[in-house]
Amino acid sequence: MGASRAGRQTELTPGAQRVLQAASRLFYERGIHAVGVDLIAAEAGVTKKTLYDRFGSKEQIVVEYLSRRDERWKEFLARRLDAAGPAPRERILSVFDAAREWAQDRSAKGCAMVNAHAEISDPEHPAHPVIVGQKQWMLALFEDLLAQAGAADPGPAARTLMLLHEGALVAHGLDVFADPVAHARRQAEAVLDTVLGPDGGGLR
Amino acid sequence: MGASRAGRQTELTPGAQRVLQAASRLFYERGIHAVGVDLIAAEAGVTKKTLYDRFGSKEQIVVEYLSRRDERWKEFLARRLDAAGPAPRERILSVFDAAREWAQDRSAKGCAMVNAHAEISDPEHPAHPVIVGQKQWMLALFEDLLAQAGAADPGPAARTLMLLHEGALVAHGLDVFADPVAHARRQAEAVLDTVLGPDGGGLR
DNA sequence: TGCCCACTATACAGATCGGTATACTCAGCG
DNA sequence: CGCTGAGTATACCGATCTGTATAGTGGGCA
Repeated sequence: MGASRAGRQTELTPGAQRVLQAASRLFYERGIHAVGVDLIAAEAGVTKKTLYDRFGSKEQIVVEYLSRRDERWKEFLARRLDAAGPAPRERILSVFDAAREWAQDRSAKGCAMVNAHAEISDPEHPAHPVIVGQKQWMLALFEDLLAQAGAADPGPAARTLMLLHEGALVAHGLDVFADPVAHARRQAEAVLDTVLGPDGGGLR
Repeated sequence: MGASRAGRQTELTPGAQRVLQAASRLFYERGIHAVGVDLIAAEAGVTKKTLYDRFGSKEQIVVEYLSRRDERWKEFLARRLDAAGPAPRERILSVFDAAREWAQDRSAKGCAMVNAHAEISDPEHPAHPVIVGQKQWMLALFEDLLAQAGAADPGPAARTLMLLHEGALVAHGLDVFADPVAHARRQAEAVLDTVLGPDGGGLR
């Protein structure tokens, strides 16, 4: 049910949209605990009454923030995978291309899920499955893509791609060296060369 | 100058040591912003007066927490590097062995520096150089070790080892799959095979 | 003996936290 | 006209935040 790509955004009242937009920016830039609901309401041009009428609690805003960010990343990635064409090797590398662009203009401070996990200790927190779920989804995606590329045992290679991907996001967030996601993509190529053969999956 | 491995810990009064110990545990397990000074003092069996007499501010406790953790990791790593012997290849791999043990019994929630960075937005925060400094130190360490192993161009390989290392810590903290640091070590071996040759650096 | 240091106990200040309450405006719509 | 949904403005709740103040205890040391 619903307008697929338009998403649930349109279900929100204008004020609620501004609340979520402001909260998402503030949570990512300053951290979840460092941002109070008064600031969110002020930045959204909304009173706390409206904020609580729409979301009920700060915790729920956090869940919406992470869920929607997860959703937007998956949609962004899906478009890039479509654009990459059918060649399995290129599809895998397009994940890193997508991550690079995403990191450059939406993730200057690293992965929002990893950062949120640093602040949410309680595994019972409703945001916890969203965070862990995205990482497991990414691992499963790498496994699927590798299997489609003809890898005999996609598990280990998928885990390697996972490490390169996560490591690159951290290095990008802390600005350890220039363009770490591009470096991760080059290493992913080497992994694919080993697993699939130098032209495996690509031109077969 | 001073008692090298004994560290600055002995310079602290008994109460101050307990404060720092309690704060370090709480900051790591629950996050920095989620922990107040009242809780720290209570857990340390100390009054807030003592806490402020010794440290002056919560911010300073945060700086001490990260600095000392950084210091302990470097000391731990130095001992593992010594124990690894002179063979450059084994020395590089011993970094991952050290990281594995460190992660298993002191970093169940991922890298403390990365987690702290998620909460500290201000680059002017006195803890910021400690965080970024450790990552740059690790990158420089990989470069040094690779150069000692005879790598012609240690830069790119060092960055790859960095991505594997950071990615493994994240995967470990989020429990994405089992024993990611061991997996990172195996991939590091493959990197060394490529850069140094299958027995390069090791037996020469 | 007398001093100093580390520490305890208690209370409080000023600000901010998440969350709630009352009362009002205003546009769209049947 | 009158209703409803969305939002505004303001005031308040109890709790907690960082940080400070006053007063007192007890051991080591010269």
